[in-house]
Amino acid sequence: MSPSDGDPARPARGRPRSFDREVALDQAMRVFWSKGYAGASLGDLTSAMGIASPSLYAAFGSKEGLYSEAIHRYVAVHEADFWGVMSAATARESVESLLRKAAEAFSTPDSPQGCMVLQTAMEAHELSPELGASLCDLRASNAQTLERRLLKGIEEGDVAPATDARAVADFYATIHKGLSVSAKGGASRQELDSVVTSAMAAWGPLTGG
Amino acid sequence: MSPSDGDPARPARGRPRSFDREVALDQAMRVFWSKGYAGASLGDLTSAMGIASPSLYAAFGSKEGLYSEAIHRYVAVHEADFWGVMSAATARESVESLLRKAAEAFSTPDSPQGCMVLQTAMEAHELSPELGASLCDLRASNAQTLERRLLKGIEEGDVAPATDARAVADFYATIHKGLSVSAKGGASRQELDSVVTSAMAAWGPLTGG
DNA sequence: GCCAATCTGTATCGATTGGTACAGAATAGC
DNA sequence: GCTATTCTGTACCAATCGATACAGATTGGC
Repeated sequence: MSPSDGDPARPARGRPRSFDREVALDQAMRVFWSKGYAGASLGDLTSAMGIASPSLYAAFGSKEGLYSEAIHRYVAVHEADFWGVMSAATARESVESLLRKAAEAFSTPDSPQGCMVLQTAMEAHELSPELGASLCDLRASNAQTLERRLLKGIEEGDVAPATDARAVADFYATIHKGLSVSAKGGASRQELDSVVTSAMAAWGPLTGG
Repeated sequence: MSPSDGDPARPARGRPRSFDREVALDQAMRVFWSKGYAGASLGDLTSAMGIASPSLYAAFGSKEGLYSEAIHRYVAVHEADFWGVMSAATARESVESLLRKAAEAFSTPDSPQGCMVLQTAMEAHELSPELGASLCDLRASNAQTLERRLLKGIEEGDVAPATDARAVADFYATIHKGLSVSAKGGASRQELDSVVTSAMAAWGPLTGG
């Protein structure tokens, strides 16, 4: 592997890179986000990133390497919000805020619609087994985070002790996935928000209130 | 267009087709179902169908034509169940049965996982505008059917008159979408069924019971 | 038997795919 | 200035994509 493959460190000598690696990665992320891995051709990527293919390969190694970095950047950018929401006062507030944030983010016209991670479910068979498994874990992590927040709520007393945290987490994670699909299909923020409101109506019965 | 394009009618003369058009279409449906439109190459399709590409083009016109027929066959095969379920005694029974049937169908190892129609959301940009719009309508039709069933429930008295049928339908349609994504990710029937049970806990609050 | 019609299989088409060879340009160290 | 090193842009690679030309095979009608 060449010393520059994916290495963000500035080398001591040689012609400097003429583009901003993070900006280019952001552009690539948006292309993958809206078209998926297979749907995004190298031509789509290089034109969006403003560079030629040899520069892309020197900086990111391969199309799959670029995709992997784009996904991880997407997660890094959005997990800040995620953890902020999860530290709300009660589990119920955390879950509702998460879904409201998702409804807003999935439907904003400033970026592609839906969740970039959840949309990867269809293309696991086009990727290397390692990256496919990594994406599968990433998709499952939402439910795990929700479950941990619910268990914390039980500890802190704002959720009934008999609550099946796993089942409740799976339920709201399923809503999350459904919101992503609806958004990809063109649903408005109002429509998604209405679904969140409906989903929160289940909170009482589900947590034994 | 040649007289044989997509025409299932047996011509009066000429060498007869050496394969069963419906069987071949079923095989193609399974390939598209598991890999999506772009992910299914002609090689995948012809080898699964057991025919060479000229026979495919003579019988179905084009890859997109074959995909369109495969989707419509999928809908035709599954909508029988769908209508049966929708004619249950109460709206609640109809909705729950629909979701239970979906949970079972999405996770059965006998066929690809998840819903073939709902999985089309990511590939609208690879298809002709007409087929893309047709698939979008197909994806929206679940919510419309649920809404009609709820309105019938209000008429028949098993659903409270003040119920927001549109909102409740959108909620359960979102669960339906989420179940498809979870199944594609490998969720078991038990996991999906658990989510359905959780979702039905919202029925009372949502229908003002 | 013969012709018209239709399907099958091989072999291939041009376009596009992901990926790279190579020459020239730009930098740091000396 | 000179060399080593690294990036850029053109031009190109083999492989694969969806789709087809064509010759041979198989039928019904006459």
